[in-house]
Amino acid sequence: MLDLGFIRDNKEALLTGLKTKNFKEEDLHIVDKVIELDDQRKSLQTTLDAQKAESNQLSKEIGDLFKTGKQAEAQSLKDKVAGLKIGIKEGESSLQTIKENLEELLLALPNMPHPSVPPGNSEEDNEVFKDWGEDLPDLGESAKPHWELATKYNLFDLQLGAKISGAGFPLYRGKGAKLQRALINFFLDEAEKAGYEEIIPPLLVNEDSARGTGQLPDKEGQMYHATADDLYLIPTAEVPITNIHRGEILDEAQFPIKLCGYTPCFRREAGSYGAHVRGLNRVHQFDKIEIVRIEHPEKSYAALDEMLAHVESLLKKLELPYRILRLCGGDISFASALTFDFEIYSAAQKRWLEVSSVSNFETFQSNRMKLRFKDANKKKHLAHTLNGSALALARIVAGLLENNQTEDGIVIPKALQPYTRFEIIN
RNA sequence: GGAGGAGUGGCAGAGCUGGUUUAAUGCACCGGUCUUGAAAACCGACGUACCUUAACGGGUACCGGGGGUUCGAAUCCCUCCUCCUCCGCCA
Repeated sequence: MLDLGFIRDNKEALLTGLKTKNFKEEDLHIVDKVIELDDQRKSLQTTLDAQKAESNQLSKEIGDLFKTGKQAEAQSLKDKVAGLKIGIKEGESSLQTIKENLEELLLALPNMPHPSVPPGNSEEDNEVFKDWGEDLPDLGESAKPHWELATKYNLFDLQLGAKISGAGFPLYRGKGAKLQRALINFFLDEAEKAGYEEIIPPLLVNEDSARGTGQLPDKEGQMYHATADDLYLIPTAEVPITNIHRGEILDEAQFPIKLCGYTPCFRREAGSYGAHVRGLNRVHQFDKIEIVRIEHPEKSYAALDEMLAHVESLLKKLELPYRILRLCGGDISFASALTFDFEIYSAAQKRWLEVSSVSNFETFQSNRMKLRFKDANKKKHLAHTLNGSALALARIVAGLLENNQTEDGIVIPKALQPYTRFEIIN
């Protein structure tokens, strides 16, 4: 959620930013409407406060009159206050309505994109920020996609998952399961080395948390909802971990806050079916290690660079061909100011698979969460929040299986062998 | 799931038979006096949000959340949430 003060002070820049983000032309008037409603709110508040001040004053006098036994005078004042109260009640009711409308409009405005975000409408327009410098691996026509390799080596079973739950819920087994566990431990250890505190968060979150990071109301249909208890299955560890500090006023000295956590992630992925979603390419449940940072506004972009370097180091250690994209205005998420995606090359499918998304949300999430900090002068400011996948497992597994297939079996990268405790899957 | 108890400012903790509470008091934190320096002692300041003001300041709301009674609610009523104790169930 954008800050009202910011909107008032930067209206033109915001309108330009919203256009970059492909915000609907016909909805741009929301910005003016927000300012208008805020004006109404202020003016009504002023009137209302004055009325309440008078009512409070009279009530005190009534108390004094009762004590001194002047019943008749007290009664006449009581009537006067009763009249005042009618107006106050009406005023409070309209103020409430204005505030609700204002809040609704503010929630409808996406974050303003960083100046470096390229214009564009779709993923086609994303900027290749760092390309894979070498030749892409060519495994020839005999290369098998990961779902065929899985069957050959008995690594995971989608049909069994479908029998137990439904399509898109993979069941891993044998060395496939061990590979998952090895990757989780590897990623967590690497995050720890980079200074992130490990968190095991709840996997179901309440409405406040989902709103705090921006999943509600924008992406309601994408989360599984346990309606009996009104809890949401997390689509990413970003939600519970970022919300750890919701509603807090931090001390500046607490920065940087660096957290990481492994969780399964649940996504309904409603409506996405087709040729590109086979195997592990797109599933309803997958495992992910997430890194989250809460930062001083002046240091958040340096933090973003660090996070990119961290994710890049993981892919290097796994010896996977990768590239980094800077997402264009049309592809960047509602809440993000700047996002870099990491993609690995799947040599058997001959396509790039997204395995990480690293974003700076600036104050967008923290304003929703009222996550602030005090500076040296004890002034309060909104903090910046960032997060990134480091990394998302299902597609990493797909890439590893495909790229490392040989006639003898699937070779495990050296960095991962201490974790799998086997060097080859055959 | 059942019964009972409790949620007050960073922490502890009064108030809870409604009106000198503009929330006592202690601790912590901050500023000052004293001191070579520190401690102690003493003095002062010390919550959040919003409105208003050029500023000093003034005002409104907030005692877990929401609603109600009343001229007036931390205090009474309803409801929800959370925590504690006991019972039941359970990995």
